[in-house]
Amino acid sequence: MQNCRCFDSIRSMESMKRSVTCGELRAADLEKEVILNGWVHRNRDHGGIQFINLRDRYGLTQVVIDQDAPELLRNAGAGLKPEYCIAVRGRVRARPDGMKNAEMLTGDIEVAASQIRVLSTSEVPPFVIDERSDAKDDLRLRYRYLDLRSFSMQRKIKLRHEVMLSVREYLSGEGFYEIETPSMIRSTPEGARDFLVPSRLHPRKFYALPQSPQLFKQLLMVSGFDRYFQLAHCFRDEDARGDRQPEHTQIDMEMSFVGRDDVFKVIEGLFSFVFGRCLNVQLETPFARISYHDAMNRYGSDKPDLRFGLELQDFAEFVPKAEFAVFQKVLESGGAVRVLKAESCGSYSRKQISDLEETAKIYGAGGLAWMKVTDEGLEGGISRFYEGVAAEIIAAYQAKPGDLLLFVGADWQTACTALGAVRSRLGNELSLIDSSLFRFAWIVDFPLFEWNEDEHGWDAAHHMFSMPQEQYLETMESNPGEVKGDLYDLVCNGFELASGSIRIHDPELQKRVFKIVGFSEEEAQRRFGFLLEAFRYGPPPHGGIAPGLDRLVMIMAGESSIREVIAFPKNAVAVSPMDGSPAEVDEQQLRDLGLRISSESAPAGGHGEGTDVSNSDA
RNA sequence: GGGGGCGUGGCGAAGUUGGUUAUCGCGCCGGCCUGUCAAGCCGGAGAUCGCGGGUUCAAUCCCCGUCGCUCCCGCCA
Repeated sequence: MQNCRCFDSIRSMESMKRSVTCGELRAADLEKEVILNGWVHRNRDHGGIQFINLRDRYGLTQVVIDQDAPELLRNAGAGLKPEYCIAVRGRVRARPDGMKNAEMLTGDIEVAASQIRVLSTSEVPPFVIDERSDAKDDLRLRYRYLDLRSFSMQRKIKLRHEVMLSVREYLSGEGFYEIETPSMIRSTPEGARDFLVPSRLHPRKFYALPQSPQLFKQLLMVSGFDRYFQLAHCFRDEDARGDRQPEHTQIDMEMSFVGRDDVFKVIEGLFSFVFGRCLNVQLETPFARISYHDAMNRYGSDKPDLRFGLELQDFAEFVPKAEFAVFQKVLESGGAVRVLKAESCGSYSRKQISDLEETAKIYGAGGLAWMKVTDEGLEGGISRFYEGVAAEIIAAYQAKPGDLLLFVGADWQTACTALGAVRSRLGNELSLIDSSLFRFAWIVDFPLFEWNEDEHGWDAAHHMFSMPQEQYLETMESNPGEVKGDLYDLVCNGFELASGSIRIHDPELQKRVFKIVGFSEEEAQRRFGFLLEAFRYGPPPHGGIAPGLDRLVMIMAGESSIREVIAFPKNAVAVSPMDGSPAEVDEQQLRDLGLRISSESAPAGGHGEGTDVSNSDA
């Protein structure tokens, strides 16, 4: 009966249900008769004695089959392969002196097997299920259910669960209701492209999957719910990027009768609670506040990594004092020259500097100018232009021999962004980052409008329901570029963790914003007349924010991709290698929907699937 | 939409300035082994070097195309 190769050994487990998990036995449990259920992690057969590490989500327990065990049992043990799902009955005993394993929580004990039942066998898995599995992401996603068996993935999924649970606990305690909003809504003109869902009942019509519950949560404020949150799935049909998924999860929130600081206080309380509960980390509150302008100016990013300094500084005052035409022209055309002092990088080779320049160029810089600080003054790069003011420059930036000065001259935005990228790279290269830190900050005072070069008009920088700051209300039309909004981002360690705003609840002000971004009254009525209508019935002042759950958990888990904290993510091109989505559908399904695939939209290089659908229905 | 990188047994990699048995580790199979815990030792199987075309006496290597994956820029409030 214990011959695992016999089919009839795979049977009901009714008499072999676990009495303990694989993570809980300790020295205090000696002599207990236990039943374990789990997967064969490793099977070490020493000829006479066999050791089987049995794994479940709680841990590992060493099962032993002794030399003098019945032959039937020894044979069964010998046949156990990795990932077989088995049940083991046995007695807990102490490991001999010197054989204890301090690395294992259950390392003081072992279970001497008296009965083994194979619950199911396993083919040889495509990769070893182990902490240090070196399988590539593509393969891990193809067999995600196996990847998820590893302790490292189980830890991250557990952390995600605990974060979600503590978010609910905290917000509920603060008077927030969790309210679900529809997953099938009208397509509304927000930033990204919508995923569309064709309606069979209403041919030619489509639902859209929400990019966020934005309009609905504002309606809930009109309804008087006052404090709302939801762990909401959000869908965006945008081009894939490594840090992006077509669907992601937000901790979506909205509050009535609040200003910006009220929102900040709730979030600071929430994050403190979540980090304390899930990581036992105490966050310092209130979080720092940095204006968008300062963030760009000092760190070259609107989501700066504040775990290290290396701040950007201005070089404009020295430009007129030297005959370096490149920088002079930049300033004449209204641009900026920014400088970064890379301490002790004076030994960088031309190759290393040229690599840094490549980084700067990716973000639009024409080049990366440099000078080395030596005992004699400034050397190399563009230093010959600045010989006359070398001492002044060294003093102004408190540069020391061995330092490297790096410069980008361009329009302000480009200069900051490009040098900011160099800053980030140096932060990593020079190991300036303490990865155990969580450095939060609010980024505030974002511009409300952005100039769209292509369409030659103003766009809403965030979305068009965000409130302009009061001091700009008079001049909003005459100078849209100057208007700061009641917008805010929460950043942590170089990631944008949340984004939100105080909303416009005054229909007249809303109309003015629509007009500035070239959104006609008719268009507004057509696309979200329901929201505008609602605002005719006493809307409360309100505002909100939406932390990204995936990124939050990613940062807490110390990972660098949100794929690592999503149970079943898509890959970098928005495909699921496991279930094969997206995929073609049956002809009949298309017919029911009144849809036909046009051959123009068939995949390039056509393998035929796309065109088949089209032809068969033509 | 644009640019870079990668594709070699089940997995991860090495390799060839183009030369005939394609290497290593892990895994797998068989054997040995009484205390291991990434067990050890011995033996073995397993690869049309992503696919198609081209150059060449000869292509895994060079060229072109293509597919797949991946990173970055744009885009994504």
